[in-house]
Amino acid sequence: MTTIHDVAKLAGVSKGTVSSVFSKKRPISKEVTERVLAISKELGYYPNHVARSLAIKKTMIIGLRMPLGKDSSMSGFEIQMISGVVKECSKQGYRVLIDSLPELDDVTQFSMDPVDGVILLNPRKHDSRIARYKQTSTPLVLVGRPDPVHEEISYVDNNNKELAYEVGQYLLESGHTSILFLNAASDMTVAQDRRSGLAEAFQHKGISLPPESVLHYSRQLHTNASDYGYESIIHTYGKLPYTAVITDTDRVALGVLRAARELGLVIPDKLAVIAFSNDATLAQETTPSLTSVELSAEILGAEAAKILLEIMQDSTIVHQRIVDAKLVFRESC
Amino acid sequence: MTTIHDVAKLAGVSKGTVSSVFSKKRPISKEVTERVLAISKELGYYPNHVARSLAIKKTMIIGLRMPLGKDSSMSGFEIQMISGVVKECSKQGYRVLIDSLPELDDVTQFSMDPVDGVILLNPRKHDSRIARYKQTSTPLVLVGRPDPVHEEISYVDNNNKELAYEVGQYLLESGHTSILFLNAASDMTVAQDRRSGLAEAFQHKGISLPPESVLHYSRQLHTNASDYGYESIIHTYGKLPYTAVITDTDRVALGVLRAARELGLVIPDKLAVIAFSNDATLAQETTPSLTSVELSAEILGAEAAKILLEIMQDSTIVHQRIVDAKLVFRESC
DNA sequence: CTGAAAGCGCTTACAG
DNA sequence: CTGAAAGCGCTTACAG
Repeated sequence: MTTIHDVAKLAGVSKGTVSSVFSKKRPISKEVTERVLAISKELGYYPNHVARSLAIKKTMIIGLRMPLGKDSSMSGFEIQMISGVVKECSKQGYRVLIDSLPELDDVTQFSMDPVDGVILLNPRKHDSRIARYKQTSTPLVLVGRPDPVHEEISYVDNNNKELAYEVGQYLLESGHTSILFLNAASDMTVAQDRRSGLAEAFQHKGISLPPESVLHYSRQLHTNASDYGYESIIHTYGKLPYTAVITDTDRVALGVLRAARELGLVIPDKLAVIAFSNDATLAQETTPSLTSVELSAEILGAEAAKILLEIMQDSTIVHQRIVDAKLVFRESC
Repeated sequence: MTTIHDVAKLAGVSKGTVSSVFSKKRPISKEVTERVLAISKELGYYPNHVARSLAIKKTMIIGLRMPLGKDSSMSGFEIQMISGVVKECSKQGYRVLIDSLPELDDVTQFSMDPVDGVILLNPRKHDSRIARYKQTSTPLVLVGRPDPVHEEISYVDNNNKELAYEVGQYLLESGHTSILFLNAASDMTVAQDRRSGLAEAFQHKGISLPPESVLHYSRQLHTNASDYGYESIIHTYGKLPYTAVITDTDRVALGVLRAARELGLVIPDKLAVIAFSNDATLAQETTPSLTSVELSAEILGAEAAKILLEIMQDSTIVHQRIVDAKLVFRESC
């Protein structure tokens, strides 16, 4: 590999001079610049990003931490998130390091990554990673509410509890008294938030939310989101008295629609469907089109990136931003 | 920031010893190991990945180069690709650096990235980046056919031409004589390949493919893939005599279905629809479900990653892999 | 099992 | 405008 040293020697100048030709941090005479550039081209020299990073303590890379488990897939939400993060970072000249390696318990394996800041997905309860980043004063933004919430931790999240409350209230007002909620995996804070929002809507009506009417997605049980929706309906219809279904994502709703077609259930007459949507276009393209809460993982990702880039400029900044999603009425209810 | 030096001093050992405790590359006595670990924890020391990379000339990161233009979005294909690449890399202990910064013409801005190899998307004709990577002997895999094809360049691609031929032949055999092809953007090699495959199918029948029956997606004209499909039908129906539509992606097909519903066109009786699908589940969830070519950007991404990781072990390896997609018949034709 | 020292390829204050 | 030298935080052959 050609290094700055090779170029300097051949051009008859110092390494500092070659460095300056590339970084433009101090003026170099036109004549020398041209000679250096010519020789660099001849030798195929390109500055080494790693060495440069070590010297200036900056990488212009931001890390996106989203552990993935040995053979599990990315969810639609995660994919959309990435899209939002990448788009925003790219706009500001940063690149994104996607770190989906599984969590290690061996502290010895943790290292200070080649990044100037990190976005952390799906924080868990008392997440030890948060403390670690704080300890090394790595700029940090969470996607999802930290638990417990801490004043000094920046994060972005949807107003999940309010949304679930709103959806529940709407259905209850419309005369539905039994509702099936196909919720996210039970260990996610978003699942807790939505459940409690829905429960509150019931409480407000003086009823309590029956435990059996809230199902949770599980990677063991369901092959994909759509099947989760399909099978849940097939298995429960007739056994549970619901007349409305709330689904965790629009993919889940697709499965519900499929099951409804098979069972001959007319939507929305026999079954109302409302989805928490994470896909900008999918909900309006189904037949019937879906009434849905328009979340946007992409916006969440872009917001997280914006905040992180701000924090990297001024480490005293803290933003806890709730991205409001809205309920959009379409044909399915 | 705490460094290896601080830990060494406080623990009363050499930097080499601390290094070995973390890297486990040479045995360190239990007593010393524990002391070093304790002090590391106390000081909040984590090894610096950048410094380590410089010393060992390895980063365990692979680069994904997919320029994005200042404010343009990622396509479904790109997003799926990322998913495949990330999944495979993560399986093998690598992380992924997504570099979507726009191409610079200033050579001075190019640098040897902190990666052990790179995957390059959408190679252009006579792509200068390919030469650059070869010159620095960076392991490289393309997604998409290089132009011109070079024996030493590894790449993965779908059998696009054959697929288009097959689709065209099927439709022609079924009695359709006029077909609308909603193709990808015109500067993509995939668009060229498919067009030529379709043209060949026509030729085989003794007809020639009318230029006006092939449309191209354009970011200026269409807000998204679905609208591309919708508007194309609305604008051309009745003016062009087609009885079948081939769409570039399933999102485009969604728009076609929407337009067909509006125009009261029964599918497949009045209009047959076949999609080049890049979404594993979407095509079977529409109403009617889509007959489609099951590409998979995700598989392409995963294959590219697999090949790259092989090349990184043995730089003499070259793989030019065509991932066969298959035509799956459903209700839309 | 452990240490001292050179080296990885850059940058940058200092001096001229 | 340019050079010599120290430094960024690690690793690793060599020696013991």
